[in-house]
Amino acid sequence: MASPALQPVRGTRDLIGEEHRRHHRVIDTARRATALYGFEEWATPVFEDTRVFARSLGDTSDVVTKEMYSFTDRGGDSVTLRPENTAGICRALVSNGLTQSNLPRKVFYAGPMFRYERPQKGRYRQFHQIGAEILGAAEPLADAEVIAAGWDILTRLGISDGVVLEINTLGDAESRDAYRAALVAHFTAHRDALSDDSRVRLEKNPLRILDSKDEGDRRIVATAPTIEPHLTPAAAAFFDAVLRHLATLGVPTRKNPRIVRGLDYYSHTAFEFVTDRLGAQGTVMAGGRYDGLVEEMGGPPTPSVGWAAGVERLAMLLSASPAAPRPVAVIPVGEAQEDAALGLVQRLRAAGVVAEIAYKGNLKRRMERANKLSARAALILGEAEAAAGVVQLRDLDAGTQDSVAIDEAIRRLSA
RNA sequence: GCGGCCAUAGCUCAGCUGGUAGAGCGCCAGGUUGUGGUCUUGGAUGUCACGGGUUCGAGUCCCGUUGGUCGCCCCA
Repeated sequence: MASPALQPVRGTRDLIGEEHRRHHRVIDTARRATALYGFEEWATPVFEDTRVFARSLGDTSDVVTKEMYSFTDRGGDSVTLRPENTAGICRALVSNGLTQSNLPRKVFYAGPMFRYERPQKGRYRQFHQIGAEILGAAEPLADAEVIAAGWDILTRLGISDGVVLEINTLGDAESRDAYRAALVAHFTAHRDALSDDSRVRLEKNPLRILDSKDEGDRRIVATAPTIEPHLTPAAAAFFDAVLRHLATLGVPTRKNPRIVRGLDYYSHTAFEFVTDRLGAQGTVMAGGRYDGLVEEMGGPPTPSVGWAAGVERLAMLLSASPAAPRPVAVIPVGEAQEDAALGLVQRLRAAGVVAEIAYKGNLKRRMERANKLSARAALILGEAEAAAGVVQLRDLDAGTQDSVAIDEAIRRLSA
């Protein structure tokens, strides 16, 4: 190497081979599962007007205040690499004039997100999320259905038994304001015993204290009021309905009054699918109801609910890594047979068989190549075979070999 | 943004209290000029992350930087 090798930018990584196959398995499974629930896939831009995020996520959230990749483009506009996709989906709903008809809309997405954070296990600066949103549905049936779709994906991925759904309600605006006041009163009374972090939270976002990992904080949290007595009758009924529907759908739930979401746009249902298998990054899929977000984007009131999941985290939970397909290797003996071999390899592909032709070397070289590709079979085509209209069909696992007609070889391999 | 640990061949790692680098795997070639995977023989490969310091001498000790990793914060 003449000059120092270039590294991927901190917090980014290349997805190659097995790693990419795991990601693909997660996304593909999610895509298929959500399609069964009627979700259609959207792709919104990877960067947006900075205001799309600043407005929606909340001015005090860490994501907005210190984790966004924002820059001024050559035209002088402030744009931001999306840190999440819900805001972009809502913006797209409004931009495309879809707020007036055909609601609710069920949207699935998958793609890279960007946050300037210190990388650690299951957390990268460029990471990937899948997500599902139901836009324009105020009914608890919608909450239950998106959550069920998420649970379905975890089940299809074979990782649902290590994951639990923790669920809570943040109530409507009235409930939330009342609860917030009660919490502030409680924590203010214990202000001196709170951690430094939590004293800051008390000013910025008191609900977050419920989430604190500090031991001293946890003692104070243990005696903190819960939201239930502060829920309006309507909000309480809503939560009950969501829980009932989830039970009907067979999604196991665990009520956790300490679940709060980090982004400001949530109300009513808040949930996290968590696991203890990923160290500090236990949340694998999370979301909730965001009834005011579309309005923030300049649309009409459009109650909505959804979730996002980290592809890296789901991929890490996969027990078996998906195997690469095993090709059939077509091997010409000598350059004179290369064109005949090329024709044969293309016929195999047309028949739906994964096929490769070894490019160079003598028979031994090309057989070694076939082995490296972990080919399941080799088709050896030499001068003698060409003259007879046959091919040597070698089973590379069994080590057995037959001389068969070309059509017969293709038939056997595509079976 | 804060803290712990780590950085030696393509990969996984060894290298004692400082004396100028090794293994396994992989790679290349031969044993076998129409047969891989097994076996066997031989071979190549390192600015010991980078920069500075201490020392007669640094992979080894010290400082800084970069990167990785785990945790805090935050979040998927």
